[in-house]
Amino acid sequence: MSTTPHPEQESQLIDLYEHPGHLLRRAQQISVSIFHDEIGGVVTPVQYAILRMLSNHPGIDQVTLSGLVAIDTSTGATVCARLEEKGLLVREVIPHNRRQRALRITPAGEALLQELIPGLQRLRKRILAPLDDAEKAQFMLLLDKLVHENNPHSRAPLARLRNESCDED
Amino acid sequence: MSTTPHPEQESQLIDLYEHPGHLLRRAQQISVSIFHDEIGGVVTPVQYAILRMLSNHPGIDQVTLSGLVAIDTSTGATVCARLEEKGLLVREVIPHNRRQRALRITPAGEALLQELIPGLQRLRKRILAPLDDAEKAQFMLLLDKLVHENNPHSRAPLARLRNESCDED
DNA sequence: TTTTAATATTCAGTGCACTGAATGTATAAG
DNA sequence: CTTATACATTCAGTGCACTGAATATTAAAA
Repeated sequence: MSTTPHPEQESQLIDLYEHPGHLLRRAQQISVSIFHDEIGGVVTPVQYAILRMLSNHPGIDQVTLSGLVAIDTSTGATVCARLEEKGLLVREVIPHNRRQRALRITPAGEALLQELIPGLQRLRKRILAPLDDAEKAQFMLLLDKLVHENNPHSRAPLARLRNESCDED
Repeated sequence: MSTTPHPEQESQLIDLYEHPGHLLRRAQQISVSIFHDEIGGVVTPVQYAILRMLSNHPGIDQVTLSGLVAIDTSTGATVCARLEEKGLLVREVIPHNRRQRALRITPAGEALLQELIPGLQRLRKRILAPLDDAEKAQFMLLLDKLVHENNPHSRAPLARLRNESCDED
């Protein structure tokens, strides 16, 4: 800030702290920190997302589930494997299609989802705490717009099911 | 959406897609994807941040640099080691203080920073492309506020230098 | 039917991010 | 001077996320 070795190029350069990518990385970092603070070491954010989505779509395969949560299929497989080790879901081979595995959440998994509800509400509150009500709504709207319209640019885009509602697009 | 196994608890539950944490994870994911698309495989987003910050603060140690970029000191060490392998920075032991290492960007590192300027401008444009000018400004303002005020809650908070300007707070 | 293409999954390898612990060094307190 | 404390760095280990490739199975084309 005091020393500017390249004045003419410096004008084209955006300050690191004002890069959207840098701020998004830090926001996610903070979000994960608060998650672990509120939820504890039971499950991680992505593990929760997988479990939560599986609860609403019992019996689906790993690729479809990864698409619904918007993570890589390779990542999805490892996450599901860990959840299976913890006894929170089961992976059973489909008889008439041995390529894919049908996933099902266990009673322990369902019970965990119920337990986590208060922590998740605190999590949401704490993340958005710096903003007032109008700003919260505005921020979520813009963030959702950003993510939704940039979805195709992601390596692991969100892939909704055919029957799910999708107002615009 | 169609099947609601727990109607009374369901009302307390926020949809996964409306969780700020989930959207922030996806936004960061998209941001990284576009980064690799525009910058190529030369450096990663965090490696760029380290290199860029080091360029403005030559001779600082790893802990201070990690604080400026807001990453864990352990992570910072591994990132710097990789940048040293690529010849983009050097780590020299300080004679009068053998605890810490003074980091310096190499000419190759400086040259790389210059090369990346156009790609980073395209990156910023593409991330914010879904928003109009007013929304871009609003979003960056809210995101910055969110990150700044939640900074203490991060495991790896931003640690600015003493002489750096800091309007509020 | 045989070949081809598409798909689901898994594996090997890299990088970021964190936790917790260990090592060595410097400063402060006794 | 010796002990204690604080600090910088490194290492071992876990998890997410990705790339690229391999394997196996299904479906489609020849």
